[in-house]
Amino acid sequence: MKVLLPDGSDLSVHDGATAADVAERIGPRLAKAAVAAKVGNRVVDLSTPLAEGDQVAIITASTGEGLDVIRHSAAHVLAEAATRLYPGTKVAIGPAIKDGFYYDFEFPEPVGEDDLSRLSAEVQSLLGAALPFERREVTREEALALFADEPYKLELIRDLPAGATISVYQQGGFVDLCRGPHVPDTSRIGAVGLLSVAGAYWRGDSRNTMLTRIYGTAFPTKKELNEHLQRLEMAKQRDHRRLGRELDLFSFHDEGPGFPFFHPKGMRVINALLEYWRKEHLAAGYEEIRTPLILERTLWERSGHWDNYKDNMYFTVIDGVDFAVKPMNCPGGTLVYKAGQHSYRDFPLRMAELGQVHRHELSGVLHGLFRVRCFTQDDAHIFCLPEQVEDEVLGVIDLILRMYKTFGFDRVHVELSTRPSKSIGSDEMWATAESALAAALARAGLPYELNPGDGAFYGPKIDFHIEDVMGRSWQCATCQLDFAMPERLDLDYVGEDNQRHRPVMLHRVVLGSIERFLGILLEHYGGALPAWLAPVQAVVVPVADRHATYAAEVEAALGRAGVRVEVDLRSESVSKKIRDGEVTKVPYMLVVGDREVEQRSVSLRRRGGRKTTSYGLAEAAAYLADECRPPAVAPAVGSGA
RNA sequence: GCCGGUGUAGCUCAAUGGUAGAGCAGCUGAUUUGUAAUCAGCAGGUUGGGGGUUCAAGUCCCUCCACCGGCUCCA
Repeated sequence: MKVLLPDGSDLSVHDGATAADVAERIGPRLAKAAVAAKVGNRVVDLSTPLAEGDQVAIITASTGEGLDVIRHSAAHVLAEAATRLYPGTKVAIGPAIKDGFYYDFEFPEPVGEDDLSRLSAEVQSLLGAALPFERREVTREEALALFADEPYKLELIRDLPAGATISVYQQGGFVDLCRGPHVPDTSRIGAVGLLSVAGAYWRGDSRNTMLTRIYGTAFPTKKELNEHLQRLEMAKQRDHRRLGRELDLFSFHDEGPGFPFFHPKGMRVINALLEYWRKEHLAAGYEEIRTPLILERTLWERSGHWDNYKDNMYFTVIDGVDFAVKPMNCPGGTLVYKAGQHSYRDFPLRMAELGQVHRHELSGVLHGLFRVRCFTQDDAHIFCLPEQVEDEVLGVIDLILRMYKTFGFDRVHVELSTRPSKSIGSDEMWATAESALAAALARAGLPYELNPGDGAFYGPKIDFHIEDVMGRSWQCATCQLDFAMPERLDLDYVGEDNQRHRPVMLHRVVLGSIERFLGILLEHYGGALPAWLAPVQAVVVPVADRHATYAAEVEAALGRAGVRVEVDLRSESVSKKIRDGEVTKVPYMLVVGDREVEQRSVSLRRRGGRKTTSYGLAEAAAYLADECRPPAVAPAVGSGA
């Protein structure tokens, strides 16, 4: 019979040949590297018998699909090791995930990090044993009998749709309910490393049993595994919590869990960031407002937050009246809107607010600046006519992409979420709103993923995810249409027809949370912020005490030019001062000694650089002022504010 | 919130149930240095808080707090 290969050619093989036979026919090297095969669109075991005309592709461990297969197989081996070492262990699920795999267990005794080395040794010995993975298809009754002692597996089997093929895989003495595919035998998994132990609810539901999850990863070779472990170590070095302490940017204290404290240097970064933010927003036609942190409870009842969000809110009583600390800025923003009358001629009205919000997050989810209980949203509310929505959304998209580009976030993943089953507003409203968002995305030429039914109950939204240098994805910007708030808080404007109408409200953030965005930037740049954001942009290093006067002159000249500059007057060696400057990621260092004093120059060194350049003092000030200049903003829009 | 782990000097870490230490940072002094750590001295602690066991607790037990890794990528 003949099968088709990915390059379009066909290959004659004997009847009943398997995918493994095909790999063997193509070449012994491929046969050795093969871990699974793809027949048509299905990823299957190498032992799968083929049929005439099948499209066959061999999957090796070095591809994404191949990695998934070896990791999934590694998860089974981990489960076997766990059940051998801890008799009575119940197994739950063990999928391959991005960068590795996990397996969830219910152990008869507590298992912690200390047990990883024992488990790892057991896994190694199972890998060495080259145990074959054998697939078997069973009936539902057989499956139920086979896993009679495994309550989690029984639950999974019961949830399988009627008529589904139920397959089990066995390697060594371990049988697991599994769709597959798997590698031919355990020796083909390559190198396995166990990473951590964590708690995880069965099926992710906090009402269910807490299981013990063991995370691990697998790679085709030991070398690749080690490289991955090294990357993890590098990521740890880039941890923003560590950088925040080392660079003296912010701190956390027992007295305020989840509430970050920003130090002078941290505020320099934030202020530089906000200065840029304000210029972009001014150019894009926004006005800035500020609303109070604490507002009466009745407002939150009217806005709907009381019903939908009160578990996450903080409350207080003033003069016997109930107040709430704002978890969102919109109700306050609408009060500003209502402070005056509005004509359709005023629209679009773009009101931005760097609003500090407080949200009571569960103690266990707090994580540095990434998940806090108090943060600053770079919020804005745009009030406009229905027919202006598309243009406004397009403007927001432009602003978002433009600002992301400034930080090197060129890869942006966009999602459009549409009407959920539980929602308010008329069908026409939703249809108009969704098509306006889609049309804006089309006009922006942005590819996007559709999330049907994932919108907010009051309107559809567009979410923007950015990818940092380490390939991690962060949701920052969001742009949502809101029909609820204008209605609930009774907003209106006078139209061309001299009648009162409801404005459309657009709610958006670009950076999301300033605190979280700072954390992302720190990890993205590994602490080496671009000069315009650096808390200290230049350090003047006098070679000896006799150069201190000239150093002060250099400092003054740079300071006048707008550079954040310091002088290192300590009685330390030049090498030491340079080292400290490097460790604290200062972009520029200027060494001044006898030569420079005489020539009225500086010896300029860039962060991380080996070379130095000599500049005249005035020249250096002009050069550094230019290097430290905030990014250029878009030309101002004509209309709007 | 829940599971597992960790809390010792500002930071990174030592210390069989038996006198709490080191390096870095800090301070003082010496040194005056030419591009990633000059030397010496000094100071620094109710071992996260509270309770208990013990002749004796950083160490063992209980409890509270904080932090770290996680908590549907579904056989």
